[in-house]
Order: sequence, then structure tokens, then C-alpha cells
Amino acid sequence: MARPKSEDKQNAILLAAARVIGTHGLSAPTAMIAKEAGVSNGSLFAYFATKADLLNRLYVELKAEMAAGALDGLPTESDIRTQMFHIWSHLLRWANSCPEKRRALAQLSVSDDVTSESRQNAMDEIAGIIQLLERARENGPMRDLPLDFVAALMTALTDATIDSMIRDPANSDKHCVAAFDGFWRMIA
Amino acid sequence: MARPKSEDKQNAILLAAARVIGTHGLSAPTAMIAKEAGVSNGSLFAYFATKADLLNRLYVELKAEMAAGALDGLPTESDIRTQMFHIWSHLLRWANSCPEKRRALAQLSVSDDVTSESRQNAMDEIAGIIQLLERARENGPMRDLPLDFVAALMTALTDATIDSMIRDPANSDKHCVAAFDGFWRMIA
DNA sequence: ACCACATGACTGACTCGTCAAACTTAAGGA
DNA sequence: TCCTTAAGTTTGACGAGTCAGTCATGTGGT
Repeated sequence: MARPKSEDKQNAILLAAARVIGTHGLSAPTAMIAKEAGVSNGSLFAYFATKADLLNRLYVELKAEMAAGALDGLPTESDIRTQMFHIWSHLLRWANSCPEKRRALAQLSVSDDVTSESRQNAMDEIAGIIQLLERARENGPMRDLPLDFVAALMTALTDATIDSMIRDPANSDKHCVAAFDGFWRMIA
Repeated sequence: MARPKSEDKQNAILLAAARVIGTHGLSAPTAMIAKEAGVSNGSLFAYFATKADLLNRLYVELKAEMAAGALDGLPTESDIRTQMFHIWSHLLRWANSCPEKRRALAQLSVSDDVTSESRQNAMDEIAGIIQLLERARENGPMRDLPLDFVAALMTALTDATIDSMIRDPANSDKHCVAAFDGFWRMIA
């Protein structure tokens, strides 16, 4: 091979896509994404066959990154409530520290361009969190519900909490704790 | 007066927009909406100055319709939990009975075209529900949180529940009740 | 010297919003 | 009642602009 396709460039495009989509929405032109990534318009299509392909990969990537951020430094020896709160607060912290990524994720979550296959891949990426959630609810009132459903409720609550934290940064810690307490009353 | 602009036509456009956007997303062409409504492309712009204007009005309209559906037949003499469950279940029923409207609403909720003014108008439209929510949480653990925040948590839970009901219709009643029980443990 | 990658001008398709002409209706006069 | 007129609405072709994706040419690593 003469010159290898650089993985850096692919990541640069994904990162640029997250930023641009976070600020300009899903209708942001591919040319804008390419420029932000420092590559040519044509190169973008060398790394991603179509815009939809880029969006799908970005969706899975962001979900994985979010899950990694949430599980980072998990106190595996602590009790389950403490571990769950660690995940909860790290999820919110990650979303707060890169709001444009979170905005991109919110847009992608409701987009028709994101296939059910990508959504399944994303579910696989957050398996670690789901596992802990299973343990957390196994003796609670929601023990007989489908785990997917309980996970969806948790995601809904974290998303709503993040929105409120962004709208009212002064009380963000208070809201984080209050929402977790509510979540815990719900499932455990 | 020569010929009055028909209110029917405006409503037809709004209804068509809900349907088309529900199935084709926010990028659906105005021409497609006009065709579905049975009016010409030009007429659409006689009733709505821009596409963004149409989207904003549709957003408020759908929120109002949803709230009206939820409050319809409210048992005002019953205890607060019963009233709250009435709202909860009617909210889900409405969303289930016109999934394309709900999909449109989900898209609009995250769209940049929907202004904060429209979002405020939508809040006003659902004031009846918010009032009841205030009474429901006034002695519970979330009594000191901003009401907007608690409302956002409720919306998040209903949305997630609706998704699950659509994915798994066989257990929709079970999920409706289980999610409400969880919600009630959270706030009351 | 070779060849895969990188580039960006270009294409074809599509979209919002406009506009001048065609049409419809209410009102008033005959 | 029926026709005329004026004031308005409805129409759909069109202009101006945008965007995803292509391709001929340039470039740099081996």
C-alpha cells in the first residue's frame, strides 16, 4: 500500500460531526463537517460512504463514549446504590462537559437516518450500565418489568435532568441528587 | 368581503403537516405537506409565512391537543392520585391513538426551528396538567424542587412509556400502570 | 516509478418562497 | 333575479440557492 488511510482522520471527522451537528443540527452540510475536521469534502466520502452512514457511526460512537465516561472509576466494591449513583452522576457530568456532543446525541436519537441496527449496536455498548441496573432493580417493585423498559425510564430521567442542569447551572448538583433519589425510589 | 380565508384550510394544512412530518421527518418538503392537505404549494405560504412558522404553530397546536385529551373527563371530585392517573393514562392513550402526531411532536421538541417563545406558549397550553402536578407533589419528597423540573421528569417518563407501549403493544396496559406507580413513588 | 490517497470544482437533484395570472365570492345596481 | 365589479384568494411554474456525492487531477509515501 502506498499511503494508509489514517484512523486519525476518521476520528477527526466523527469529532467534527459531533460538534457541527450539536450546534447546527442534523441538517448541517457535510461540507461544513469536512471543513471543521480539516479535510476536503471529497475525503469525507472516502471514509463514510454516505452522510447517513456517518450519522449512524457517530450515534454508536457517542453512546459508547458516554457509557465509558459513566463507568470510569466505578467503585466496584461499594454497595449497589453507591455504584448506581456513581454512574448517574458521571453520566450527567459527561453530558455537562461536552454539551455539543449531548445535543448531537439527542438529535440522532430521534432521527430516521439512524437505523434499528445502529440502535442495537448502541445498546450493546452500554451493556455495562444495563447490567448494574439489573442488579439494582432485582428486589424492587420493577423486578418483573422488561429490563429494556426500565433502562428506557432511566435514560429518560437522566436526559430530563441534564436539560434542567443546563438551564439552571447554579442548582445542578441539587437537581442531580434529587433526581437520583427519585429514580431510586422508583426502582428499588 | 370577497372570499374569506378558510379556517378549515389552515387546519387541513396543520393536520397534513403532522401526518407528513410524523412519517417523513422535519425535512419533509412543504410541497408534500401542501399536497397532503389538498391545497397548492402557494396557498401554504398564504397561511403560514415560512416553513418555520408552520412548524412553530404545529408544535403549540399538538401540545394543546395533547393536554386537552389528557384532561378530558377528569374526575375532579376524586382524590389527587386518581386524577393524576387519569391524566397519565389519557396522555398515553392519546399518543397511542395518533402515533404520527406523537412522532411529529417528538421531532419538533428537539428542533431548532421551534423558538423558546413557542415553547413558552406550549407550557401555557398544558397549565391545567401542571396545576394538578403541583398538588400531587406538594407533600412529597420533591416539594422543594422547581415545578418545571418535576414537570420535565413527568414528561420524560410518559414519553419513554409511550415508546415502550408502541414497541410492545401486548403489555401496554401493564407498562402504563407500572410506570405510573414508579412515577408516584418518585413524587408523592 | 508506481499507485493509493487527497482534493475541490462540479453536477444533478431538490427546496423554499415568490409572483402574475386565474379564479371565487359578496355586494350592489338594474 | 341576474349581471357587474371589486376585493380578495388560489394556483403552479419559476428563480435563486443549497446540498450530497462524483471525478479528473494532483500529491506523497514506498
